[in-house]
Amino acid sequence: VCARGVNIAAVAAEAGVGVGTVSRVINGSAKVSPETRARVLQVIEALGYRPSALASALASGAVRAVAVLVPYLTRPSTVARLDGAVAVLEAEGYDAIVCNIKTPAQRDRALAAFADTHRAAGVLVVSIPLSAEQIGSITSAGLPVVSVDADNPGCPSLVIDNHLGGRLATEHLLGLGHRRIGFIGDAPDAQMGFRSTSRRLAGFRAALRRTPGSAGIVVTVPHGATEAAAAAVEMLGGRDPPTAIFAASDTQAIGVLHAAEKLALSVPEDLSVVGFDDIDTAGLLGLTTVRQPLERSGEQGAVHLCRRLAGGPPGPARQVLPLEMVVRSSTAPPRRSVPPPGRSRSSC
Amino acid sequence: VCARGVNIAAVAAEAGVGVGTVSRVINGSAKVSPETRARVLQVIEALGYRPSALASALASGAVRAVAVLVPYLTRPSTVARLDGAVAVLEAEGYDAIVCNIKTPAQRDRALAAFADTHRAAGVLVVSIPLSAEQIGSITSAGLPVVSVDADNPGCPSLVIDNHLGGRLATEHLLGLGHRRIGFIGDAPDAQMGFRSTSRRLAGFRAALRRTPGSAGIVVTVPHGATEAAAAAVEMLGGRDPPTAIFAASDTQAIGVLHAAEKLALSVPEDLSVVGFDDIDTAGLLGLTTVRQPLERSGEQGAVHLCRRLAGGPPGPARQVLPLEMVVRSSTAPPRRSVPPPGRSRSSC
DNA sequence: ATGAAAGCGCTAACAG
DNA sequence: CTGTTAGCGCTTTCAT
Repeated sequence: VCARGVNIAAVAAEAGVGVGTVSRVINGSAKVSPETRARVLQVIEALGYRPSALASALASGAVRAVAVLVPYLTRPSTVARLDGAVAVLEAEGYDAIVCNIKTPAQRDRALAAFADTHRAAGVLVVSIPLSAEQIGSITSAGLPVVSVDADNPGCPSLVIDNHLGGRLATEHLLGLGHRRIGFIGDAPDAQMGFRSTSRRLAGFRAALRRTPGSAGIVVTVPHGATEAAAAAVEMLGGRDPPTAIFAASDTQAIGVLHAAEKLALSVPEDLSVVGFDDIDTAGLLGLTTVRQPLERSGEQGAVHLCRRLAGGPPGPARQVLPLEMVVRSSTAPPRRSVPPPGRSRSSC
Repeated sequence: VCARGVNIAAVAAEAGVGVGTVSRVINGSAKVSPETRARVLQVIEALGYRPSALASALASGAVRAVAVLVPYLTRPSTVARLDGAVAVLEAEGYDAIVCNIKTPAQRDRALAAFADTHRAAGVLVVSIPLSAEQIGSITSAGLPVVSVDADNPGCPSLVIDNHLGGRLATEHLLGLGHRRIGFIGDAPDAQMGFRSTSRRLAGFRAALRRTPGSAGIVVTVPHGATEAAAAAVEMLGGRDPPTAIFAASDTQAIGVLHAAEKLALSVPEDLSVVGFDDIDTAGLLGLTTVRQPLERSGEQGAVHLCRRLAGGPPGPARQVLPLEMVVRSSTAPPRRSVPPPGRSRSSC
């Protein structure tokens, strides 16, 4: 069955009806008699006819595609979000045009590319900070925008409370009795302006501030397990090293775990480690972490966008997704320290 | 600057020229006088005009989008390939429509969706086995197809020699002196028909067959580090356990590494582990593995497809990408065994 | 070099 | 219910 050159006119002619009727059959318009519909359907089948999504989109002004902008496609957290978004978009009948954004130039190009070119009906922004002007450049072209994991002005945003997350992790460690705690996070990046690390760090500091006698050691490095491992080695090799390290992402926490192994420090006995995200491998490694709903954030963002595309109500401008402290086996009370309040503990 | 309602006609009118001329300017047609071009360009700028990719595609019959079909989007190897493909497609000016294929139903739906609907100019199939009929359903609609990591009939395919890969890993282990070697790979899947594991297993067996006194213990489980870890625990807990395990993917090797840790077996002293792929974390973990060019396979596949889309020559129907044994710290001679030929070794 | 006009394949409004 | 017709916004001959 070859469908080359088979268009709606050919179907109409073959079925002995008008193109309008064929169009109605395709789009499930109710105003078609059952028998006509049956005949048209049969001809469509016989000719192997497939409507051109392009022509349909042009004529109706409704493109069934959505642009998904993600930073650093290969990061586990990004992939999880993308996975969720793509699944929903597929279910809703939208093509997902994914753009991997690694530089401001790519970001700006993508933004410009989708404003007004009729390639996508809407834009889902994942983890990319954008200014009101940038969002505006899209929305003013008539495309709805929804942001996930970024608190962007001018569009609905699904976010988490990073400050709270930083506090949760730190309080868990403080609760176990740790008083010298390291923080390893992403180096502030002037390029794209990611802000998650700094907020988690603020939460970390806030928690320490409330706990007399506690101290933090902060290091920020470029993202990556290897980089984090190097930072941890340095931190743990210094004098008066921390008894616990909070890493701003699981990827970095994995680096810390690896550093500990290299230094022959056992986790959690000699060093407690807390991560952030709860990516798949965190469970396998027994990593204690602050879980955020990664896949679900992508799903929800896509759902939100689809709803707007379908002409639904705007929905909440800002939605905060829940965080959950997941305690596994990478954290424990420090070897020698004040026992955690509420538990008795003999000295060793 | 709002571009709503600004179409090529508006630009033409404002510039006092015909739409044809504007079109020529946009597409860089040489047949436009410099001054006319300048004026048109200026009006375009002033009006904030952006050509509709949709209309352009419909009129010219050339869509600037490519469908990328990937299985299990979240797997590291898939993501690496996707990353490479998306980068090339972006550079070549194509939108990447990514479809995550997890079931035969999704696969078939995607295949049908892109055949003839004018949504994509071509299809890049990543790691998905397809029949000649399935490939044909796309190509007969006029869309070129290129496969990556799948030896699909009827379209150019970029593959690796999985049998060789299995042999390389096994021979490395045999060379170190191992004689009882475990194999942990994906359970044969009737659903999608992936074949990599079985070929690697065949290579494994071939290598053992050639080595008198060697024996293999084969287990296949559903894909995943956790599943592989469980399989490894069982395998190592049995009587006469292997001194080395070859996992059919790094993800599974990581599971084995974890199992070893749980069982208090040190790697590589008590157990050698070899993986396959060389994903990012393999390096961090010091995993010995068979490296295949993941990102590059995606790149090359996209390049190949773009070339065909640009009307270039068909290129080779089948291209075998190189494999490389990457020896790190997860493999060593077994504790008690015949010393590897060629090296002398005192007993311990 | 440039304007005019005929589509690309479909949708939607309008008669009947 | 259904045929007809006018576009959607752009590309592309074909004259000029």
